[in-house]
Amino acid sequence: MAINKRDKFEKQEIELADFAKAIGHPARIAILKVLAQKDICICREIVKVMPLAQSTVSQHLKELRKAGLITGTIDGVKSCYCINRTTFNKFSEKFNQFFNKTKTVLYKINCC
Amino acid sequence: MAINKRDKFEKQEIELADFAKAIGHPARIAILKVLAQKDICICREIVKVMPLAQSTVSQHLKELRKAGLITGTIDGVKSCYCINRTTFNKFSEKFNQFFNKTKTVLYKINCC
DNA sequence: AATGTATATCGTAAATATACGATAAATATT
DNA sequence: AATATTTATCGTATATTTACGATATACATT
Repeated sequence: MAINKRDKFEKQEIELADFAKAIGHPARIAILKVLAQKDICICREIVKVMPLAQSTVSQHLKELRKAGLITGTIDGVKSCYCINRTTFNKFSEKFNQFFNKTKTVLYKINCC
Repeated sequence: MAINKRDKFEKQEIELADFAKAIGHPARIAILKVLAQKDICICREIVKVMPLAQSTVSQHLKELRKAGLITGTIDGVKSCYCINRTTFNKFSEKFNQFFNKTKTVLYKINCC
């Protein structure tokens, strides 16, 4: 009954799944898009363009921060959030590797 | 509370988030790896190499099928599962686009 | 026909995620 | 100093996910 089997999987599988999970909610995709594409980084501005309560946005920001995808720095009363390029690049690379490896191997074997 | 705000987001955001969520569990990454890299496609074989009960594996297979990432065909008593190349390619492409777009725009602006 | 095998689904328990309002803390403005 | 603004966190309700065993169904084997 909902026992956690997390550590029965390979490190790479857990890592990839965790990253996928971090972006596995439309709000978090939307936040990343806002941070990248618009001239917005102050929390209040993010909240303004999001169809969610402030506390909920804060929670999603926390998730993204936990995954290392964004960094948050306090500037007076305001909080400034930015995409963490290093982590973002690292993980986009890992995803690419996973996709490419899967595609390459699939090209060889073919059972159904 | 826990009201569903899903339809307040853009279609592309929902689509991307759903795909991410589909691979947002180590078991599902592991299943995809098994299907791609090993000569395995029969459900029983997948269950054998997975640290989970048969019913749980079946549930994860259902999730992957729901996302369109795999197809399942019945062959006698056995069920054969395979990666759906079309969907897999389509989504790996969408992910790439998202990552690349984000990176490109990030290259231009820089606030923190 | 009886028994075994494979697998999806049901029921259910527990854990986690999602969402909100209220509040606290810290800074900014009047 | 009093008030307003910004934001993280707490408490909480509800929804969803994860996991299992039991069971049902369908085919295979004896």
